[in-house]
Amino acid sequence: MQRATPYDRNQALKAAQDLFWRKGYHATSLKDLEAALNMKPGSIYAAFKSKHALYLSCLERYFDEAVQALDAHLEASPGVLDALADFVRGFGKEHLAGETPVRVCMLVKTALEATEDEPELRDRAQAYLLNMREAFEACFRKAQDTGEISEAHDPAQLAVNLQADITSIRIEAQQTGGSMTTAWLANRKAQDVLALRQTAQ
Amino acid sequence: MQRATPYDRNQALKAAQDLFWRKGYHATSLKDLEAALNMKPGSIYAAFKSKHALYLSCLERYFDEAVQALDAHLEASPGVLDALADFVRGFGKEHLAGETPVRVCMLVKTALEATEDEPELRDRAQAYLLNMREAFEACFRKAQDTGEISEAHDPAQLAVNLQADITSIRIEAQQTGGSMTTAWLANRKAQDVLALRQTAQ
DNA sequence: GATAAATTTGAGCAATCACTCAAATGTGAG
DNA sequence: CTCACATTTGAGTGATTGCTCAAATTTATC
Repeated sequence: MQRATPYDRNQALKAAQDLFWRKGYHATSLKDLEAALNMKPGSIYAAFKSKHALYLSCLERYFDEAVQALDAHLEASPGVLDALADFVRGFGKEHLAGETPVRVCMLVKTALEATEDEPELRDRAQAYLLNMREAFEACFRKAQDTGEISEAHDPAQLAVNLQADITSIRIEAQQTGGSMTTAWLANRKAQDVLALRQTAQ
Repeated sequence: MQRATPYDRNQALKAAQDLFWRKGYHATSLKDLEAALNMKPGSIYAAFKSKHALYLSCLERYFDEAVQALDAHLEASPGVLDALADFVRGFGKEHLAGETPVRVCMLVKTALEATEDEPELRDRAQAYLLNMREAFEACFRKAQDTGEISEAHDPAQLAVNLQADITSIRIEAQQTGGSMTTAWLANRKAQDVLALRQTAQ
């Protein structure tokens, strides 16, 4: 009885996510989504319920990917600080053909665009951002446990600062398309992270 | 013959600016503008030509105010670095009743929201942002002339960094409504500015 | 092949969008 | 007051919005 799903849900979500990410919630029309997903309105509503719900699904997907990206960096480097610095520097990379260009975090864009008219979008985006912040905080706490940074630092505040820096790098990157300036800014902020390392106490 | 303008153009622009700033370009409908400006559609179009043109006028007004705010800080402090640090700290202030809350810069919001569909909005916002950046650059250059900071620094890069820091503070401020965390972040970034001061050479 | 259930289709819905314009209103000059 | 003109009005424009649903299509099971 069960019929195999004929559309690739993950691929459709990815296309929708990219479109929403680029154009924002309001500027993306269902016509745009129909074209991007190659689905007719009826199918979209059967699969995703509404434009609003589809956006939320895309946000969740985006968040999951963001967490994965951070984890990948943490596993790739032996030290936490090195991993974070490398993570930061990555947002300053020049945009190469074929790659997804560095853009402003979709969670930030959502939190800025969604006002009192769409409180759910704003709240969800802010909740995800808080999750990311807590992940950063955990990193700094771990760096304290391993002795990489001093106990005098407040991991929560370091996390706030790191998240702020990453956001501003990505804004610069998006507006210039990844310029020399962006790379310099990312490098500077990465060095701020590395500067936390205490010298063998 | 000339009839006195019965609506206050500046006041109408201010109301429109505030509305656009809060809701963004796409989410603001003409109905919203009619209510905020207390004008009927015909009057709005006679006075401002179109929603698009009105938005551009608001952007210009916003930019002028931003320049004035920076100048005011520069005149209030004897040293350039003190003025800039104070300027930065100002964005971390808690939101008090009756005051306009600290929000993300309208130029940044515009540059992020406007995509390839409204290139003029994006380009104008980016041009204004570049103007602001050059104003910061001039500040650092002046600080070099007065000997406040070392000649080894690149004023252009310092300006990029300062603009990035202010942007991230304002994002944090908007999302939390001006919290203790925001104040801490603003203070940290302000100290980064003051740390540029060279010790009497 | 026949049947039934799952899925897709796309014309078309009411509502809203940015916007127009002929008529009403207000104003200063004579 | 009367006239001439600048300004405001708001019902109404065609286009587009997010969305619905009866009909057509596709698939799995027998």
